[in-house]
Amino acid sequence: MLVYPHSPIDSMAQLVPCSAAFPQPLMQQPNSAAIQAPSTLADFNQHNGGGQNFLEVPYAGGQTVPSSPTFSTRNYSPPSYWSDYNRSPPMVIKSEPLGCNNSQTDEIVAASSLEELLDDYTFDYYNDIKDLEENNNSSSKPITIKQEEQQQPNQGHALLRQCLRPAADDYQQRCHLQFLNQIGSAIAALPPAQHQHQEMSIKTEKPSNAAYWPNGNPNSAQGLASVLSLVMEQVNEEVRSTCEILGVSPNPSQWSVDDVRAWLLWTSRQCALGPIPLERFHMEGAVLVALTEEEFRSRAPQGGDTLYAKLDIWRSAWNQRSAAAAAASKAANVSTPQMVPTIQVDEPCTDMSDLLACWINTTQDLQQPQQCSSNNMLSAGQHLLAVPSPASTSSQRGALSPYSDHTHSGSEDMASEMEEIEEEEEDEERAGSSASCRTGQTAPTPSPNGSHIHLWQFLKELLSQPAVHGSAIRWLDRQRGVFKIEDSVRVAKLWGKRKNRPAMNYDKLSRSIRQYYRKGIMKKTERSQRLVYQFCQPYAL
DNA sequence: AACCAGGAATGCT
DNA sequence: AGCATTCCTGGTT
Repeated sequence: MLVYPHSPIDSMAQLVPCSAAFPQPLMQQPNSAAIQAPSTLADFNQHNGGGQNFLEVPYAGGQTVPSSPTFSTRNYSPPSYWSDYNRSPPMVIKSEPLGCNNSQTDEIVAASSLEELLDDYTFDYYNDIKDLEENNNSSSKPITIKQEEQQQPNQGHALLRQCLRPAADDYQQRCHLQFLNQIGSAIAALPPAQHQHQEMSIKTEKPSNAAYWPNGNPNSAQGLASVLSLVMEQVNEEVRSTCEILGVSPNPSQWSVDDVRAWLLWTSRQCALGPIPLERFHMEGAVLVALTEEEFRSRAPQGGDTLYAKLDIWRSAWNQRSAAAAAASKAANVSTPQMVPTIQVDEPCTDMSDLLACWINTTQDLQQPQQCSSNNMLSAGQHLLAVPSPASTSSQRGALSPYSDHTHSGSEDMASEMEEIEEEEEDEERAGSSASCRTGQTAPTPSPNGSHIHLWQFLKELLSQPAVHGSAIRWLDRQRGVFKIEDSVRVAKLWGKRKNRPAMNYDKLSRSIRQYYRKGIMKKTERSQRLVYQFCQPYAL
């Protein structure tokens, strides 16, 4: 576990035994030793097997990669990187080195390259390690890495834990000590892959401030659910962002040979797996997903199991998306004309919320653990998928989180999402006018699916997707919770769409925001600026 | 004109 | 009851 000096996490580490907070595998990469970073891209390629099978990205202007003595092997989350309001969302679409033809080399949408992204991560790794080392030397802050390395209470789900880590960190800060134990216990309670039918138990502690919890008391399963759904959201966000970076489909089965290669490279780099014998993975995605874990290991003795686990997460995420899309489609078919469900494509994907529901079921009813006691979370989710029940699924989803109270089409490629957003907006406009005609003087009845989310949660949801909504709303000072609505009309439209309120406008939306002043959810900014608002601290995190 | 601020009534869950 | 919506008046940029 990397404990950051001078951070809230550090102070918590002094209070909570790290093994209780997070099991070791969550924080530690399989190959945890810091390795020498290549100073140039050519070095990197050579370092990883001579270049022909590895990434060859022409660095802008022939520059070399900024030199860093070391970079840690810790997985870095692209979403957290993107959420920095100062940076343009990196959107690298299949540039030439990933196996495309020359005509595609100009398909870089934003001013960033895959290699630049990797280097930014590398730079951050370097700073992390440097800080760590400095504080180790000064011994002013206790670093608990050694202790953690010795304690490995649960080796299963290492990859999933890595994925959960960024969100967990967020909640460490948000909820201080208490939730750390909750998530840590929940993850610790995951049964190892080898142990089937092991019951999970999630220990909870009463939080110090219920206002942190969007869905009520975190001591309840529902409160935990709302938080865990965010964690799952993080997993999906990682998939989504990787799709954008690599320009691959979220469905691994659709990957081409080049897609497979790009994903392997990316994943091996992210997880610091070392050289991957790509020639042994010269196959399409459909073949790749059919490989067993043993085959992965045999083809890539170093990191094959990690790759398999990572791919398993992708596969499960995609299965969840498909199930969500099917459920949404089915719901649309049975709905009345007056109650047209809103199928949203521009909202965060909560595809793995069924996995979460599995956790929640466990906490709510330990008398029926069999539904969730399969050998691991992923298979648990697949188990749920095998029995698709739109009613139960939607009810579970609705209870999980305000972020997951909507349906999701989920069956589209990431590359076409933006187009669909625009199309949906047009549809929304048409639907709005027709709804007005339908309902006459009566205000439209909000869809139950979209009526539970709070405005402040919705705004944070938009803020968490700068790549999609950055032109409409963005952070000005994320730490202090200051954000600006750049396009008031669009934000109001999105809010109206979510709440199925076609008549929503910014005037009404801003009135709702102003209600938050009295409730302590938001506050007026120090310097009054138009369209600039600020979350109060607990809500800003 | 667009936005800000807040009171009041109303509807929904 | 709590929250959001709707409508309103008046002020500010």
